[in-house]
Parts: sequence; C-alpha cells; structure tokens
Amino acid sequence: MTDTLTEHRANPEQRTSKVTPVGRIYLTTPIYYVNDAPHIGHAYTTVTADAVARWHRLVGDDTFFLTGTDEHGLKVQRAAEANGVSPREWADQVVERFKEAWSLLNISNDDFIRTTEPRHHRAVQQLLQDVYDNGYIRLGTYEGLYCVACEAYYTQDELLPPSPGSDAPGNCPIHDRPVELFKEDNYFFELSRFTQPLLDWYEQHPDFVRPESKRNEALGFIRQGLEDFSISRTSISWGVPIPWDPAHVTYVWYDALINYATAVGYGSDPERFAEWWPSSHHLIGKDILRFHCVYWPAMLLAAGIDPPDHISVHGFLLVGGEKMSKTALNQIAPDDLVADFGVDGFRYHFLRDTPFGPDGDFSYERMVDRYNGDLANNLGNLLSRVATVVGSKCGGIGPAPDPDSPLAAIAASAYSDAAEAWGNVQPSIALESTWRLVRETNAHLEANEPWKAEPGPDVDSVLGDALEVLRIVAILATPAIPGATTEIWRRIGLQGSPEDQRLPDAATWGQYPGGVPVEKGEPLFPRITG
RNA sequence: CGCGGGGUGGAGCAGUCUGGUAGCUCGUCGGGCUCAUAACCCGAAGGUCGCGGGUUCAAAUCCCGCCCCCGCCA
Repeated sequence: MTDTLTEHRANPEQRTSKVTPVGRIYLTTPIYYVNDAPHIGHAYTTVTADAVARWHRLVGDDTFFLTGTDEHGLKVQRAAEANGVSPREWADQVVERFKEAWSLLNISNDDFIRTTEPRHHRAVQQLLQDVYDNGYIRLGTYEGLYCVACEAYYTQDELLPPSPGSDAPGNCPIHDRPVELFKEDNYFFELSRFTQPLLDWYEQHPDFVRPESKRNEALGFIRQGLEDFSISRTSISWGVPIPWDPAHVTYVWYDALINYATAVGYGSDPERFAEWWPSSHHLIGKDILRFHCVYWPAMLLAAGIDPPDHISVHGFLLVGGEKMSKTALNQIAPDDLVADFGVDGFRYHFLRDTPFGPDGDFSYERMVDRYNGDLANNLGNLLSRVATVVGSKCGGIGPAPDPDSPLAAIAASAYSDAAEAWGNVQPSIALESTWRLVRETNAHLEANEPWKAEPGPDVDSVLGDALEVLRIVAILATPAIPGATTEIWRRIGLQGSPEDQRLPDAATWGQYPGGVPVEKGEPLFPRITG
C-alpha cells in the first residue's frame, strides 16, 4: 500500500533547490465549530500553531499555515434556526468573530478555510469517491434512538429518564419527549479493515503522534480493534452530498477532517497538493484525538494518500481545575485578556505557561506573575537598563559586542535548545531556554557594573554584549511575541525586523554592528500591579 | 472491568526510556546593588521523589503488588 502512497511525497529535488537546505511544513489548527464564539481554548491551539509556523519561517522552511471553521452539522443548523437565519447566514456571522480574534492575536495564517466553500465540497466529494472506488465504503443500516423534533440520534446515556408509563427507552435531552427506535440507510466507512495498516503505520512512524502519552492513547484504542462507522445521513440536509447518492449527506466530522486536504489543493490542484502533502502537521486538542489519529489516517490510506507527517496533541485548558465548558459561564474572552496583558502578553502566557501535551490550568494570577516576571522584570527591564546606560556612557550609540564574551556560549546553547524544542512543538521549553539567556545577561551586567565605570572599551564591550543578546533574543522570541521583538529590534538601532532573519546564521554571536543609535523609550511591558 | 495519563520541597514543572550527589521557574527568608519598569544580582531554608515489597554495591529511575486523582469507551 505504501508504494503507491509515496508518490504524493514532495519531490526531493524541490527541497534541495534552495540556497540553504530547507524543509517544508504545512501546519494546521483544527477547524473550529461555528456553534460557538472563540474562547481561550481555541486561542491556545491557534497561538501555538502560529508560533510554530513563525519558527519554521525563521529557519527558512517553506511554511503554509492554515486555520478555519467547521460549518456543517446539526448543531449549526439548530443554532441558525434558533436565531431565525439560514445556516449559511449564521456561519457567516460567527466566522467573522473568529477572523477578528485571530487578527487581534496577530495570527499569521496563510489561508482560512470554511467547510461551506465550494473548494471544500469538491475535495470532500473527490475523497469520498476515491474511497468508494477503492472499495472501502458500503451501504448499511443505521439503527438508533431518534428524536423527531431534533431530527437527531442520541445514545442511551444521553437520554433523560422516560416519561412515566412510556415504553420508550428515554426522553430527548432537549425536548424531554420520548425518542423512538429509528432505522435509515447509511454509508459506512470500513474502518475495521485498517486496524493492522494503522498499527503498521504507527510502528514505522514513531513520531506520527506526539507527545508519546497521546501516541499511546491512540495506539491503545487501535489495538482494541476498530469498527466500521457511519459517514452519511439521509435525515439531515446541511452538509456535503454523497456524489454517487445525493440523497445522503456526509456526517459532520467526516467532511470536517478533509479540510486539511482541501486547503492545499486536493480535488482542485493535484500538483499543489503533491507539493504540500504529506508534509503536514496537525495541532489538535485531545478531545479530537480519535478522529485525527485513527479515523483520518485510515480515510487517507483508503483513498491512497499518505497520512500526515505529524499530529501534535495537547491537553485541555482547565480553569480552576475544571474543563472549560463551551457553554459554562467560566468562559474567558480573549479580548478581555488582551486588554489587560497586550497581544504579546497573552501569547507569551499560553506558550510559556501551558506545556504542550498535558492538561494545563489557567489562572489570572499566574498570568500576572508570568507577565511581570519574564516580560516586564527580565526582558523589558533589561532593555530599559541597557538603553539608559548606553545613553549615559556611550552617548546613546550602541557599541559592538566582545567576540569572546562569556555570553556567546550561553547564547549558542539557548539557540540550540530552543531550536530543538520548537521542532518538537514544545514552546514552553523553547521559551524557557531563551529566557535563560536573558537572566544570564542581567547577571552579567551586575557582575561588570558598567554604570559605575568610566566610559571606555570595557564598558563598551559589556553593553555591546547586552545589545547583542537583545538582538538574538529578539529573533528567538519573535515566534512568541512578534510585536515586542520588532520594537526591540528598532530600539536597538537595527534595520528591518527580526522576522526577516534566517536561523541558524542569525543567532551566531557577534552580529550586532555597533555604532547605531539606541533608543530608551517607554517600558516595553509595563508592570501590572494590583 | 478495560484502555490511557498523572501522583517529586508552599505552587507549577523537569528528571524515569539509557539506575550513581534530586534540577528549574515562582514564592519565603537573609544579603548586595541603586543602571533599570520598587525592577536586577547573590545566598539560605524547605523534599522519607503516593504506599509496601523485590533486584542491585547503588532505585525518583528497573520488577511485583496496592492506594488516590483525571480522561476515554465511538
């Protein structure tokens, strides 16, 4: 099977045709369900993906970064009806809220996909047809507990207790009226035939799902044996019609997964698809692990396509130790936090303080501590004190660093540790490595006390070292806090922006030119008090 | 029941695969500095690494049993 699949690999010659050897990465967030307004859970995944994408651009990889919205399914249909508009109109409204949120958070996505777009319908139909032609879809009968008012099926444990005297198995949780046993023809995807192929795939690709804890979870599920599942309904209308039998509509998440293929040309531009697939890397929350780590690779294999290179799975964002409910009142709007901490303060907190993988607990107090500690006291204050002393001892002109500075080795290890961590989707570790350099530089200043010394070569080299660190940190931190690092870059007198630099060369010690003006400016990250 | 994750000084984590002085950030306490956003730097206190047993010269780390917390079961 894999023999035919490798055809979709990007041509190796294309990868080496650049000046420097580069990789290629196609990063995705989940597509978010338009049933709901954006909250910090969505923002966490999206900011992480954005930072990873920005890192890959820094190292010169060909990078394509996608986010978008999932707009089909019954819940959207219902939400629209409840608001007296069509599903399309409803989706149009909610999509704008996501786009605004991502714009606010400085998300650098290259594309934004909506599952209601024609290009996506074409891709879904193409993939369905391919899987069907390959013999992995069959017609079957779905039998379930159905609420006529909802036009939806429920499982037994979702139901309310049955009405007294009723012989129904239970009542609809929304309408509190008896459900009935209902049968309809459905198309089924023969997932059961992929138990072994998936185990083989995991075996051959140890980094397929990360971190390892999540890989184990997926593997454990596959090992239990997989069962076919229904992928269509005749009882709903808001979705993509099955190409060979338009009375059927795809069931919501089956079509949703395919968005990742749609956005790089599947079903419309095979050459483009071959270029970007399977260099793909999905970032997801653990709630959709099963869909992405089991169903999706099986669907792709069934269509004769390689699964993605990587799937990185993070935990839930807990608030007060409890899962963020999409409907609960503990929902925290990203806008409010941005108002308090700024865009970069918001991004930094989630990247640095919520390790990617395990569940993380959100707390406003911790967010304040992290902001004040790392951004205001360490980085922001370093910039301030250096700029002031350059002003008083060097006439405001930044001197060049010492080529043999003890900070050079620390900067080198900060870079290599950060590079490894970003590559493994561990932003918290990458940023910890970067900030180690900031702390060492504060200590280096303390040890040399340039503010006490007479102007001269010694003072110049100590301050030059600090400016060089700020240059390097501006580059290393730009995936996390792009706005602030651009401002640092400007204040220490450099041209262009940190985003335009290319690693690893740009992290090499000694490139701060010296002889350029350094500006003091207002605090970069004003401390938050009270 | 099954599957997966977790239990490390006051808080949050690393270390466990590849046994060998228990590390990091924050907090607390003491000191220094006064260039800086009451920021910065140095030092100290604080842990029987969930419990019991085993292997070993040596176990947070390997093996066996148990307890507790969380998630998943389409």
